[in-house]
Amino acid sequence: MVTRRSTSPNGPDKTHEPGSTGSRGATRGQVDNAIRSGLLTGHFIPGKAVTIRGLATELGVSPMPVREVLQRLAAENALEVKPNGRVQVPDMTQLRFDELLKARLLLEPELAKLALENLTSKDARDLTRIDDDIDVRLKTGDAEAYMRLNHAFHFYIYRASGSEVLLPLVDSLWLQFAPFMRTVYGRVGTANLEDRHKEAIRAIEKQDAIGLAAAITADIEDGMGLLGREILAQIG
Amino acid sequence: MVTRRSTSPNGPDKTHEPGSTGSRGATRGQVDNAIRSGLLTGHFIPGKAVTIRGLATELGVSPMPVREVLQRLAAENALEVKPNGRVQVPDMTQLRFDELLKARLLLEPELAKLALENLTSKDARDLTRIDDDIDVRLKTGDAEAYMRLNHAFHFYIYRASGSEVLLPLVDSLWLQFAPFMRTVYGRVGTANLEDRHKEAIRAIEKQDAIGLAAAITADIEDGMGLLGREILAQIG
DNA sequence: CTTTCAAAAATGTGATCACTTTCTGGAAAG
DNA sequence: CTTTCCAGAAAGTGATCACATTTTTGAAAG
Repeated sequence: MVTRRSTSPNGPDKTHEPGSTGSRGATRGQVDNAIRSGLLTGHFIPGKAVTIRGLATELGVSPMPVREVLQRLAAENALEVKPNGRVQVPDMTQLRFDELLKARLLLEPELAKLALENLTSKDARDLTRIDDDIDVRLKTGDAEAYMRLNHAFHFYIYRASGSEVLLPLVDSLWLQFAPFMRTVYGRVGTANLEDRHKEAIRAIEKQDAIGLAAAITADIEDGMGLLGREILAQIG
Repeated sequence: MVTRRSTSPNGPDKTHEPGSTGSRGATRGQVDNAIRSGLLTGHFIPGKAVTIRGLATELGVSPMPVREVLQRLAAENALEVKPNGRVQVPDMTQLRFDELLKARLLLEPELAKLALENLTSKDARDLTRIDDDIDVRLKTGDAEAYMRLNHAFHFYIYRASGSEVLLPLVDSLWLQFAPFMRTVYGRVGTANLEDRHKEAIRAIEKQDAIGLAAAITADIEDGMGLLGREILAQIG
């Protein structure tokens, strides 16, 4: 009455690895982080198919946790389940882009204002450190590192809000436009990117809610503006 | 609540039921609809545990599609996966409630404005029919039917927007507050509920974007106001 | 009657299987 | 050279299994 385990040359490791990593759903959490960060840093290209077995092999786990994570990400509209069951990174369209911009502009400044009272001068210093790193990566043209750090910068602020509703919504929005962002940077580079991070940091130091919201708004408009100018070329 | 296959004493039916219902993922879709509408009509009580095997048995399917749907709904924050892996309907808190109200006020009027240009006088008639039905249910105190119809009314409008980004976000918000809504109606009844549906219909007939947004805003504030007054009693 | 604690039941998780559908590649026909 | 079509490969889906953990139960002890 013994099921054969770990007989195949490669494939998932032994059993549940009882106390290896830790608590319940550890494998799923690991898979979730891997795919999420892959989306946010542009490892997945819009239109590219994402297969359960492929990812499972790549991550060294069984198809099960991958299936569940893919369903989760599809529920957040970070992935798209096509009628034939195939999963892929959604293609960007003008409609989707316009809506993503609108939703970001509605939610993110509000989230930043909620976060402001929880942000201290220490946080401003942390953010400055991240922003300095961003400037370096922009100059060296490291698009992947830039995307990761830009995400870290924004969500350092948003997370401080302690939000349980708005934050997940914004999370979903970033997962949706990030893959497209990456294709644009691959085309036009990162050299002439400008952000309003320093204005945001200054507003945090002064506890200036209006100023912070304005900085975030401008940052979104600038950043998405670059994407917007390229979207027609990409599609048309 | 849900159709039971009732072929064998227990356990799901044999194989995939090849051409029975139709296309790919049919069972998952059925489970998804069942649980979603259950949440929206208040069949699930906040704090109540939701078990995979329990739902699977109740719906007459194997645990697999239920697992995936529960993960989806957890990703939309309609359900909560606790550290021990158990899944439950999240409890309402003051923080969550305030954020849900804020998010609804930010997104839904905007969504209604997007939809306006696609709404015709025929749609106004359809909405009137739904609203008349709502009035009846409010008088008879049928909370479940009210919730279903109120959802139908709002999303009849929102769906007309053709939105692919804002609409799913609002979907998630409704899934989050609906279960709590139900518990409040069970406590205070539905008799003294007032909505701004007729104002919204009038604005649609006149193609008045400002008026429609104002009606939706007022409708949300009125409806959530009733919930808000009860939330402290429920929690404190 | 309350508390303690061990046995039993229930639950989530990861893996694997069987089956159907879908996609891919290449040979054959035009 | 292009198109058609079929066989093999690949992929998603639902079901089932084995296992660790958690929860519940129920009896014994205080």
